[in-house]
Amino acid sequence: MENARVARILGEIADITELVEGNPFKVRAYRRAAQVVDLLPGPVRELWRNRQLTDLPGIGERIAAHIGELVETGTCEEHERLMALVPPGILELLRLEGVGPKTVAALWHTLGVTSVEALERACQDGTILKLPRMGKVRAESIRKAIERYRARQGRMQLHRVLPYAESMVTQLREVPGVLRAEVAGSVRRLRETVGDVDLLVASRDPGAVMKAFRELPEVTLVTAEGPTKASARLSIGLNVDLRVLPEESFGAALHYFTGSKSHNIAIRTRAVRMGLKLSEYGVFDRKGKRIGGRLEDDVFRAVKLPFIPPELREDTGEIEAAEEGRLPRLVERGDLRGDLHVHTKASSDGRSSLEEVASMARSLGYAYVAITDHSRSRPLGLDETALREHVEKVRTLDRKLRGRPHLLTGIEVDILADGSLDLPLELLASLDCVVASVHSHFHQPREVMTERIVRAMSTGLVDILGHPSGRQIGSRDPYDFDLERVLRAARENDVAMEINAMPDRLDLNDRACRLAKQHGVALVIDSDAHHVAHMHNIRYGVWVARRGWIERGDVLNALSYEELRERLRRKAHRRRGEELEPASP
DNA sequence: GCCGTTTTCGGCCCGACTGTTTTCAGTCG
Repeated sequence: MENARVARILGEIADITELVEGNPFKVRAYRRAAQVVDLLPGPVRELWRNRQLTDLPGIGERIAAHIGELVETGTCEEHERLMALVPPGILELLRLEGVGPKTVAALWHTLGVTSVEALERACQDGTILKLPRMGKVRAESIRKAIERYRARQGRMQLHRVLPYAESMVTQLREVPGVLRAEVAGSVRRLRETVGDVDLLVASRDPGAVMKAFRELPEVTLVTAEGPTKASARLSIGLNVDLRVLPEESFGAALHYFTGSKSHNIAIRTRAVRMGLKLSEYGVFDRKGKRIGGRLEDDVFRAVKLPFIPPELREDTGEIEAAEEGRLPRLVERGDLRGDLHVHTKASSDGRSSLEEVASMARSLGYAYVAITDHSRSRPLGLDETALREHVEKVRTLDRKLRGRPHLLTGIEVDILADGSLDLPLELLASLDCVVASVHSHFHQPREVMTERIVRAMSTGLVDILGHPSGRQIGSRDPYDFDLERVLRAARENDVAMEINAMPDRLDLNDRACRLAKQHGVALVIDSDAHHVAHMHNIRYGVWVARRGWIERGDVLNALSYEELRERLRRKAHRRRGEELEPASP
């Protein structure tokens, strides 16, 4: 969470510098640094203490010193100095659509308007019209921007937005003259939340596309429209931006509008260094002659890089990796051979039967599925006796199924407040797969929570740490713990980190996945299904993994059944402290 | 403020749309 705070403060330095008309390149430098910090996979504090901050692109001596100050003291002199220059609350004005630094500066200096409320009054009583280049139309659009600003709840989760985006693209593909239509932007990059939808169309008849766009059922209000570009408000409350281009530009445009912005800047800068010019219309040589742009790959070829998957385009090392031929081969849904965290009716909140789970696993093409119901501390969770009976049922059905699919016995055992596990260790040792999770006492101090999790893993009985951060998107923050310490313990104890694919969890998140991989910790992509329908959610977990640079070889449930059994068998032997015979050839 | 395949100084990605103007500043992505 500290990274987010540091990023916010660097962003505020940029905002204020811009407001007081400082060097625009300095503004950009702080913006870029803020983004770099925000996207770091690990704690910025660590990099500071190891004197590695200036290794990051966009962070030099000055900004590194500011970050160090923030990390060590919680504040930063440069930030405080700048904050004293502007009235409190004025930065909020910059969050309004259509209101930028010039307008805010004019509002402040000419009218003394320094808050959203004051701006709203100025719009209503007309005093805002005294500003240069300010007419009734702009005043009204600002008033509406204030309304939207108050109404919007920020970004929206990808899985809620994607169906709308795909529906619009499908309809636009039917418009006469349309050759290609794709979703771009953060939706294509599969970010966990998105702030708007970007649509891209190649067409011989842009006018027909614009007309069709206005009439889409998902569109409620067109807010801007030109011959090739339009913006609108969607019924779900997000904005959608549309661009129409000729077919020979579609690849270059798809790259450009997929972003991220910082990735684009890095690629364009690279193109400039190679004597090329890159825009959404194509790749051009020194004489302005087009040398590519029909295909997205034209862009990468022009700057002498292999194709970089959209999920990686955040300018967090993907360009360097591409250059050195070490881009990951990202895990795909089809790589998964099973699900290791599924609930049934046997405990508390599960709603599907064992047979239904097995049947769904088979239809998803899985070789195996682990039955992991809740332990006794959850309401209606399994106690020792109930678990033994349940395990017998699982084994009986497993024999009957003859590997279609294989059923693994398991449990999602609570990690109690003191770090002990919620069932006797010898019983846990008899199971195929133990998921351990924190479900209570979320507000323990950082050190207590960290030790609690580490202690649970140190039993040697835990195969998977379930939803490791405990966050629920939009409702519960992650609990405070030292992820790096937990990852080190996970590596020592051979515990896999879960990527919980429930759309409200997505836990671990993409950055933490990448950090886990760097620590040599395995990941497992689980549905945590409480109903068989939830087992389809696994794709959301795959998206997170891909954004976290995860490859098939990093994922426990990409192993075949035989490989998984071997892996769990080795661990089971270590649990009992036995020497393991070398596997027979 | 950052950075270096021509550079330790002098550059810094590129273009569309809007509302205001009579040629463009501001904002956005």
